[in-house]
Amino acid sequence: MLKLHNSYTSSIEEVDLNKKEVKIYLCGPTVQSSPHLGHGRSAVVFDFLVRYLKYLDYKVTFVRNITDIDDKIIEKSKEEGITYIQLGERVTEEFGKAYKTLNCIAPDKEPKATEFIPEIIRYIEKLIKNDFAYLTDSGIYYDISKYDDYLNLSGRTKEDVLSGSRISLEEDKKAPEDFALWKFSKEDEPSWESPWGEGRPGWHIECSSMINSILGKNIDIHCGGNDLIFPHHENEIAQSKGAFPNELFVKYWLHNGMLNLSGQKMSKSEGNIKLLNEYLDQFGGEAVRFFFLRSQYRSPQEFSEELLKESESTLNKLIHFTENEEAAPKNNDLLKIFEDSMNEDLNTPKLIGEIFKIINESDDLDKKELEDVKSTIKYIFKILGFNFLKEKRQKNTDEDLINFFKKYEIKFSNIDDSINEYIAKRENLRKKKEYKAADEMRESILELGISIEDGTENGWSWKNS
RNA sequence: GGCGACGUGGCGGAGUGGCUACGCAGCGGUCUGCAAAACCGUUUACACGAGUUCGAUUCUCGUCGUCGCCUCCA
Repeated sequence: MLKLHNSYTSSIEEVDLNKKEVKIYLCGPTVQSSPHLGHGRSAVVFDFLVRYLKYLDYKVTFVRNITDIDDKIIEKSKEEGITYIQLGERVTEEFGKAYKTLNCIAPDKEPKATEFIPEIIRYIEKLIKNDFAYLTDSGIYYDISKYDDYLNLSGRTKEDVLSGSRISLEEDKKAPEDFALWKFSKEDEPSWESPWGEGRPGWHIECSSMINSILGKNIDIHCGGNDLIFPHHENEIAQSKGAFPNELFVKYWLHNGMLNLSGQKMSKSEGNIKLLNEYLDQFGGEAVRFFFLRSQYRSPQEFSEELLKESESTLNKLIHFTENEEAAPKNNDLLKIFEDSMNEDLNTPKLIGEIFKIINESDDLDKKELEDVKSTIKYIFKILGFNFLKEKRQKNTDEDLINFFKKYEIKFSNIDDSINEYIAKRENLRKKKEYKAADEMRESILELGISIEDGTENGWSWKNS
């Protein structure tokens, strides 16, 4: 029985979902700057969830949005001297590349805020009609005083929120906790026609509106980073309850923990971000994905390059162990371990531990049993989105390679042939017991990031650093 | 200040009222011309104080500390 932590009740609940239709919405990025590792974590851990639900035979409809209009995007694009569209497209592309490299299942729909302006306007009209919103000189605002259950998700009171220091009183809102649904545009700002005047949507309205337009009034699971609980998700709830007072809106709220750097949250405002695509280039998607598997999704997770290297080593051990076996569900004990761990609010670190315990105990198994263990482990990781392929990362230009091999009188055509020829030359030296020259060749090719290993099957591999 | 989470070996990270994961690193070994890889073996822990209990790392209370949110955030 799958159990998940529901932020709304602050407890782990047995999920009760219709197998034929599970609607999941994940708050995706605001495309103002390049993805950092924290974005990667959110995408990957909820990809584990989607894949696991599919494994359990749930029919999942998965939506992940892109917020492509917002104050920060406007600000940032002005700084760079490009349009908000250009900035948004560039960053969206970077996110897309990262999702793909991390092997995250593509969402069934990936809506952008700017593609849903008419729907957003209709949603605001509904809120006005239901008397949850009001018009001022600067825009349309949500009237929090009309919604009694505000802040149930974060477990705060309005007084708590008001004591916060960053609250802005300068706008012409009725109450400081009211938030913008529609902002009238200033000069040189992107804007859309609306019944109330030219402007753009507020930050929270696009999620409520897109969920409603694509998935309907109610969804099963709403996910996002735990830094979105307040105000973003509180405001989404307020909007949805204002527009559809008799609907539940979201059955289970799931929030992932933040990624820390030296104990501090990684975020744009802290300026301690590590760019996702840099690490994906360096370590490959599988190692980064495995890094996220090592921590339970709700816990804060410590990041460092060392830990990423560690993940790579551990992953390689698994790849090596299951090498030459096809992924297949053959060992029921392992499948039970898998399901039991995942059912416990996606306890992926426990799963890894249990799998290694089995590996360590696999000495006494006979050949068939061992093969079954290997295929089942490979199968489990396949479900979790791992392909267990040895990744080859080439970071050298052809010119580097041509020049390098020229020194050894090898014509460079492709990397595999050239290295094989190189290794053959070196083997010759070793046969003649000219070890000094052979060792030099092994040393020398390290500059290409290639290490030669005697006595292993492939004989060579790419190194990271 | 308010609300919440947490404190486990060198690092990361599970879990449990008694049998004390797991990974990485370290150390010792096998193999090797050497090195690497691989494989085998192995050291180190439950923030502090009190209580409950036959027994507490696990439950309760207190202390200290860390982190997150408090209208930018995944």
